[in-house]
Amino acid sequence: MMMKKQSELDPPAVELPAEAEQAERFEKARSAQAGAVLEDYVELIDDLLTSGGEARPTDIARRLGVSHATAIKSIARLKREGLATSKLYRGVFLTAEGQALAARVRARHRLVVDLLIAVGVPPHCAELDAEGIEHHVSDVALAAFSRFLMR
Amino acid sequence: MMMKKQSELDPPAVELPAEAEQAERFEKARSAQAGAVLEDYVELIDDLLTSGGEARPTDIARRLGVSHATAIKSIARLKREGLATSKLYRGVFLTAEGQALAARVRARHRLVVDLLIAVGVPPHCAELDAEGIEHHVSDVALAAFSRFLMR
DNA sequence: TGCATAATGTAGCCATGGCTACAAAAAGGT
DNA sequence: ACCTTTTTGTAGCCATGGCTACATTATGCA
Repeated sequence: MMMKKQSELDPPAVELPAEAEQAERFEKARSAQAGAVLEDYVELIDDLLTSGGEARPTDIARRLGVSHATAIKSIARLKREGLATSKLYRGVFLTAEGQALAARVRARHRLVVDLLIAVGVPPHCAELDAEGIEHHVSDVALAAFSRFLMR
Repeated sequence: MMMKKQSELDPPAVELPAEAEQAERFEKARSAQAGAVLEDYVELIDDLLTSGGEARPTDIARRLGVSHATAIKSIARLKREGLATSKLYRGVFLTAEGQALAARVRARHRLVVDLLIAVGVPPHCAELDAEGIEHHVSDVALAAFSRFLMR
């Protein structure tokens, strides 16, 4: 045995979380991030279908602020993952699974925005920040948000 | 003029944000995400230096739950961006800029955790979720959090 | 009918952030 | 002093999600 780890040499002067627990936290955040793009697309497509009836790649790209090529690649991924369908030049549609995801994502989005506003964040800012935050809010936290808002 | 956009054909049945505004939101979330990894590394390195005195690539990798090769690549990026320094086999250190970033990140992290707890999220869950959320909380929202906690 | 234009799709490039596998250097124990 | 083990570093692969540039298909108008 050699090169003992620092943590075995002297007890830390400042409290740090256990190694494994901390790694778990970061892993969770990374996996949440991995699904974020899919969630954004699914939510937006559902919005477009609900509000206007059509979700075309170009519209999606404009709304997300990316090039149409990027949007098309991501839509291909949605199809691969069984969340959406599309035929050539016929727009994008959601599968049952995609619709279910969209519903969950939208509910979560609203809750996050409402909570931010409830604690004093200006509405416009709440909308801005929620876009990034929502993907990282667990069900347990969501339940707490809901309880807090009903108080 | 041909192939009119849907939005010009019929007024939407459901309210949707303006195109440009929505794109802006997503762009902001994406750029926040781009810096997230750097922030995590800087915060962790600062924690390790403060608590134990050493921030070695292997420790960093274990704490983040990634391979040491991944950690070393990210550390190289930190150096490229002027946030950290390191010499062969001598551990990692933060530049003044890196330390300033670490301080900001840590303060933000604490505020986010405290707010989550204040609205009823269980402490352990608050820690978990904060890891992903913190990178997307704007200064305006942080100020609101701070005000709320002092109520 | 035909043609210009918008929309769609394809190909190929780049950076990031994961990984494994291999190579080299430092540290400890004997 | 030597040998083993850890740590560190390098190389190369993959998927993602950006992009630009080019090709193709619909569409609407004249």
